[in-house]
Amino acid sequence: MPPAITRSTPERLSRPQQVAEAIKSWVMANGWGPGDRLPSETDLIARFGMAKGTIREAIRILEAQGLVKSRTGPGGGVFVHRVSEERATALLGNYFYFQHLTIDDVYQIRAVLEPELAAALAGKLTETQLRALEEVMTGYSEPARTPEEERVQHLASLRFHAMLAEMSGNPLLRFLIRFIANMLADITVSRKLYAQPNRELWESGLDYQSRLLAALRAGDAPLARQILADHMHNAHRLMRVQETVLTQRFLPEGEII
Amino acid sequence: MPPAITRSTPERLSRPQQVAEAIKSWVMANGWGPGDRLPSETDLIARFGMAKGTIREAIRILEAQGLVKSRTGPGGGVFVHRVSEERATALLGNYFYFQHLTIDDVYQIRAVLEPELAAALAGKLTETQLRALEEVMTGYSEPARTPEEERVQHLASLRFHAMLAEMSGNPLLRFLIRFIANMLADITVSRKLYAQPNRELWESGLDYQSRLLAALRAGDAPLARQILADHMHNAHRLMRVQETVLTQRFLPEGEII
DNA sequence: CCCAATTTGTTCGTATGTATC
DNA sequence: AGATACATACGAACAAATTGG
Repeated sequence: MPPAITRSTPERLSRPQQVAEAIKSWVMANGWGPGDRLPSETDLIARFGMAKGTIREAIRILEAQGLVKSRTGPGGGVFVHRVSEERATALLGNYFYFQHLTIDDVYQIRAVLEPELAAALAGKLTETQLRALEEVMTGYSEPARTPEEERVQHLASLRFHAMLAEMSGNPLLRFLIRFIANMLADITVSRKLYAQPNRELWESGLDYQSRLLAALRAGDAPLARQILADHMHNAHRLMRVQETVLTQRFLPEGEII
Repeated sequence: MPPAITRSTPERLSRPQQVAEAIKSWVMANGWGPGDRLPSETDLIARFGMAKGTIREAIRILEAQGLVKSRTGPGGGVFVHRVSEERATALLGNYFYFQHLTIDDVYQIRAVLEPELAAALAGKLTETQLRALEEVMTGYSEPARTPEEERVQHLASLRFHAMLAEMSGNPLLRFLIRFIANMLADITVSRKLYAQPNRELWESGLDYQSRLLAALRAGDAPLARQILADHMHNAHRLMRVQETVLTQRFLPEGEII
């Protein structure tokens, strides 16, 4: 049975919002998880005693939060869904769309998270994983000659960081690093940062990555940390001269590094 | 004019989702910001050539993401809204509800972010801000005698960290620290962590906070960083013995430290 | 390939609630 | 108090998608 809903202006939520919250806590109370099916629309209409439109709006609210997915047809219905990283990234991105973030702000965080990640991974990666990282590196074995090549290389380097994060056993660290990498990638797309090829950035980038891989393979955590700390310092310095304020956009979800 | 919508199975989004995305990019394209009013429901129905229900579901999607708010009555309508920290916290919390986070995971992040924050704030706080922090400290000038007192003190200490974050000029750092503090606060509420009063935690907590305030006042960034690093190490150790896996719940939005 | 059943998706007309003037 | 301009909610009908026979 769904939690009762006080119909007489309980706080200030619209009915669909109340229904959405009620369903949410109902799901939690019953211990339902990803893949489990919610009662059908018709059922919900009956249980909550509300019109179809109201119930549908409630479902849409949950869907927008990434908590459920619905399918039509027999065997269809509304299903509890694990919030995807893409959805979480998009939703959090909406928040920062309205915040005034600077390059300094972002790099202040990167400068502590990335070295921490590197240190945590040292000696923990399989040979397969290390190979995969080397693979990405080959994407910029040549210095960029055009702004477009530069942009592509920068995105590849961000993908390198995202892959590294993917290998972390810490879901929080993983999400944060990937989220930040996505924000930065988004900027290069929308603002054409790096208008001119920057040979210095390329050289330092390639160099640090090979040294990092060596340190990771050797299991030298302090060295891995130091390498990434230096690199972040360098990348920060090089980015700062080009732009100080990040312009953001709404992320339509889906495009993720 | 709103962006045209391809009606014949464009990707796989339901129509309300398409409309929501269309409105979103329409708002961006027009440079609308918080407070600006979207066209009325009737207008949107006409512009998009869709039924009321569809439009309403689209609005609900945007509302769930925290991007718009709607008011009834004359002068009412749907307004662009800056995504609130509460909303962003709740939405991101939904993501981690499905992730398996351990105390170690959370403290790995805290251990680098909190010291960074402290270092950044050293010498930057006004006397008023320092006083406000001292105010919160008085909430635990006495060691807790009951589990309930212990819980309250722990929440007060988390609020101390949240306040500190609030004073940071870095919106990203601010959000992350407050988000994590909220997750931890949520745990003490839902799982009654700290069942037994822990005198050691209290003593070390009170001690580090007064030393931290002194360092902040003196503008000694390295010292502030070190103090918080030590404290995080200590807090981590003390928490680890009590619980290893965090159980989470959906955050109904609103209750934030 | 088509048909039937099931479930969500969409439409429209109408009525109600709410805040402003 | 009443008129107005909005969003909000209801209900019934119809459309589309998916699955299985």
